Amino acid sequence: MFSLVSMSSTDGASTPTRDRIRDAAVLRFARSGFGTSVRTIAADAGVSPALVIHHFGSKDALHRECDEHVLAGIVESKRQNMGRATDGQLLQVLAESDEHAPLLGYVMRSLQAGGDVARAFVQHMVDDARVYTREAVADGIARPSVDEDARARYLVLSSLGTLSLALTLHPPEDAEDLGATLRTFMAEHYLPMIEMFAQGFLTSRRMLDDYLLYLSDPPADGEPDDAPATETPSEEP
Amino acid sequence: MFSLVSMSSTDGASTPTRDRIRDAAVLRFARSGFGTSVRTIAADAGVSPALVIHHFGSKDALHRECDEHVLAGIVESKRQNMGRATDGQLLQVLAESDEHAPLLGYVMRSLQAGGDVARAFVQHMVDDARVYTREAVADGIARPSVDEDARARYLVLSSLGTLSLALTLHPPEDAEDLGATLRTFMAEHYLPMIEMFAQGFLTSRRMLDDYLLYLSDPPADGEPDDAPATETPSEEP
DNA sequence: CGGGAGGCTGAACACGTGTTTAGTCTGGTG
DNA sequence: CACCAGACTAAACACGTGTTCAGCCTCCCG
Repeated sequence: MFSLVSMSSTDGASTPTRDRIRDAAVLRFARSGFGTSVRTIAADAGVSPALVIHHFGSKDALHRECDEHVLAGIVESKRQNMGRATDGQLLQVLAESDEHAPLLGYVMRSLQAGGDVARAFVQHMVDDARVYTREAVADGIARPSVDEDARARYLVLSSLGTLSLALTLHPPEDAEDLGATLRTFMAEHYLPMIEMFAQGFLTSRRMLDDYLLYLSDPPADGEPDDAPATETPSEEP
Repeated sequence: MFSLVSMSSTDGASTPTRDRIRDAAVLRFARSGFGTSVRTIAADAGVSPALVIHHFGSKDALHRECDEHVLAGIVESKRQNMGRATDGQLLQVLAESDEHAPLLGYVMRSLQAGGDVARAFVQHMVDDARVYTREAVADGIARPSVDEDARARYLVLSSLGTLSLALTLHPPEDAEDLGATLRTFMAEHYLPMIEMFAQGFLTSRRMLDDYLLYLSDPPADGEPDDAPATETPSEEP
């Protein structure tokens, strides 16, 4: 009646074949997206399509279980590499690892598709970013922010969003080698990124101060046309 | 033999019904993504599925024609609003316009799906950003960059990527009202964004200078482990 | 040894898709 | 008027999908 070993999260005990199917699914989903057919996954695992459904109940259930498995793997990786790298470098480290690269690929797919893994992964990185920025500020390396939480969110969203969009616009010919892909991306964008981090974009704080002033004042939401920035010179969307 | 009025780009003369189908398709694609079925689009246009194929040949051809139409619309919008807004504000202006909002929605979908419209749209914005940043630098408003082109690319990719990812993670309940969606996004991210623009993140230029030095030196690609940033405190991926 | 539970499969089913086909209607031209 | 090109449709087709069904084979327990 009751399963003695409550293996993973939802249900589904761990069987060699079952695990093989799940692993094949994670790999396939990462490589070809979540539109991949059950038949393809079954072929990858060397198994009949019916067996996939037999073990997981449905394709959606398989998808969910892949999500959980990948998320658990990410958490585990973070624990393993704790201290070795700080967040940003985390991606590099994971991408180079043969074991964990597929997980990262899966996460990148999820970032494009949305859903719980994506949100959870981003939340993890935001939490980490909060810690790291706090330390950096305390060490005098980073400037303090008016809203540290918002900044942590923005930093993560901006980094991952830039990467995701760049990958979508120019998909690497070898999607397997995430490490190489990341290096290519960095080769093109590291300079402007670090430039922005080191010296910003504007020469004066005026726009920032104006906005802070605007925030402290009653924004008076009666008028529809009360945009805070009228003379912005640049491209924040 | 020859069509006297070479209407649009590829072929396909302009017929009321044809245009209605195309417009319905653009709207549907923007609202529900490119996986939408021909039958749905046909229903939206009040027409039989067969007629859609009769006019466009195939769903892919319809998709391509929507791409061209949207891109032309964007260019036209930019021409209309020339001077009214500078790039960043462009999105706001377009999103508020009842006529052009669907086009923007379509573009956002394309940014997630990749493809030519996405690349073309980004390229347009990059070209604009180059001009605007150049002016801003000349006016002493913006700091100069070591690589202005790379910075323009990064600024656009970063802005659009952040927006796209934010929308993917937290889809607005009313996807129709792009203006409200954009305002919500800005309300959350404008502060950290402008903070970054105004004062950067780091307190010193050291990491930047180190990287510039690293760039000028022979990078010596024999060694696999030659990451430029070893003691970075933060979250560039 | 007997037998049943469960991993596993090939074939089929139900359904949604893009597309085709045959045919109807209608407006303009000889 | 005759007629024909073209807009338009209902029905069907071919196909890929997720899923189910009936049955096989094997291992384990009584």
